[in-house]
Amino acid sequence: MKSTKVGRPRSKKSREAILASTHELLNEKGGAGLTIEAVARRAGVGKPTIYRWWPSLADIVLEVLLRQADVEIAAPTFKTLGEALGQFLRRSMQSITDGAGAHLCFLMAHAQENEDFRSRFRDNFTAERRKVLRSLFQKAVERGQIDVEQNLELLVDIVFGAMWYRLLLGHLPLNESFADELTETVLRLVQAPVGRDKGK
Amino acid sequence: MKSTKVGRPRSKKSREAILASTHELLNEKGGAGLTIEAVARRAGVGKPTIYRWWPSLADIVLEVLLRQADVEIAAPTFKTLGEALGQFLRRSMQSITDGAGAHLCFLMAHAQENEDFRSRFRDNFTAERRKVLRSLFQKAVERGQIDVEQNLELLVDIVFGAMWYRLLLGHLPLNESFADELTETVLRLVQAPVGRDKGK
DNA sequence: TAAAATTCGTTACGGAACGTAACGTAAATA
DNA sequence: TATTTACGTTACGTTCCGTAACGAATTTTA
Repeated sequence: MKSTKVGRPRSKKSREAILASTHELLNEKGGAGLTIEAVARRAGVGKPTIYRWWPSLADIVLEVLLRQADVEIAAPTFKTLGEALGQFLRRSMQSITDGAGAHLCFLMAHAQENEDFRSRFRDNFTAERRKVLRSLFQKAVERGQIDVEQNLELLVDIVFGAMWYRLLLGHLPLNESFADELTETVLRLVQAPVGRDKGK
Repeated sequence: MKSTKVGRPRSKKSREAILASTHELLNEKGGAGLTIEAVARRAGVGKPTIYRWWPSLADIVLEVLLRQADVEIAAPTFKTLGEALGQFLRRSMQSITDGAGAHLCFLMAHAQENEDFRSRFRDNFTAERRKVLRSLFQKAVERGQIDVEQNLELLVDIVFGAMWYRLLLGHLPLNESFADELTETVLRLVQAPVGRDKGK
């Protein structure tokens, strides 16, 4: 079923060149030097072509991130919550230190400066990531491995929050031992009984 | 002991006008519209005067934040960890929803775009905040209210991480019930026994 | 009182990046 | 072949940056 549209088709080749150039520039010079004009130059593409495909620079970076994330994410096979969570966090740390960290920082920064983009970032990236982690906890609940009364949304906030906080602030490294400590701590948390009384 | 410097003294009045204008603009138009030129215009001040006092716009916002934070913070009087933590978090949420949220988002965004500023932000703000929370946990350890084996740094990351994550992403509100839930969850965590075996 | 030093606000500048418009060319359909 | 649409290039006006140059203002020193 061929498209019935007339006129010159939009160049997938240019599109790919833009994404590749964005990825390269971000890795080489970091987020500070990344601009639309620099991307256009390296990709050998006109600025209007860029704006035809994406509404902002951050949206390009978001697509770059989504592509490489799709490859790596895929919810881990589930045996124990500890195993699944540990694997999930170690993989996350790995992809961050392998380069995705710069992408993430850039995106979160621009989400603060552009309300519309923040929504897209939430809907297309963080919401998906949250879904994966939440389903991990959910399965643990169904199998009776953790208490039903847990506030899963808060658990997800705690796990991703600790990661993002370290990433954005850079006061401590995001390495494997952080993944392990965080896993261990969350396990301890979910296995503690939920207090019914709002105990002082 | 008077200063022995010759020449016209630097204008404290201009300095205050700059800080006040920055605060106003941030509250009125948000971080997106905040620029050096806009601050200079409103404050009735030349740009060179601004650069004489601060190295960047973010540093002005940081000082604005530090001023109003000094008033509010002061470690809460300590009875129970639950009380202290609850009070600390409720106050933090309050000041965020009262306006400091915009400042914080602006600062974290610019910390991603300016490596030097990120260090100053860490040293002058987040490190101080971390110190307060850490000392809260530390006192609880000393009084035997929580297990000595807890990783306090990680606890601090978890608490501030969850707050920052919600603030920056905006997927859920930073209200009093969030403060209470977070308090309750952390309490449950620190009162659970630390597993000595790396139990799968 | 005069001289020197320093900051003040104003104006102006060169540069970078933004987002868009205009153009002739290229590549598809009708 | 005519039409339609996207292409890359060039160019434009705008905004903001960070700094320089200036005369006026305000202080200490001589």
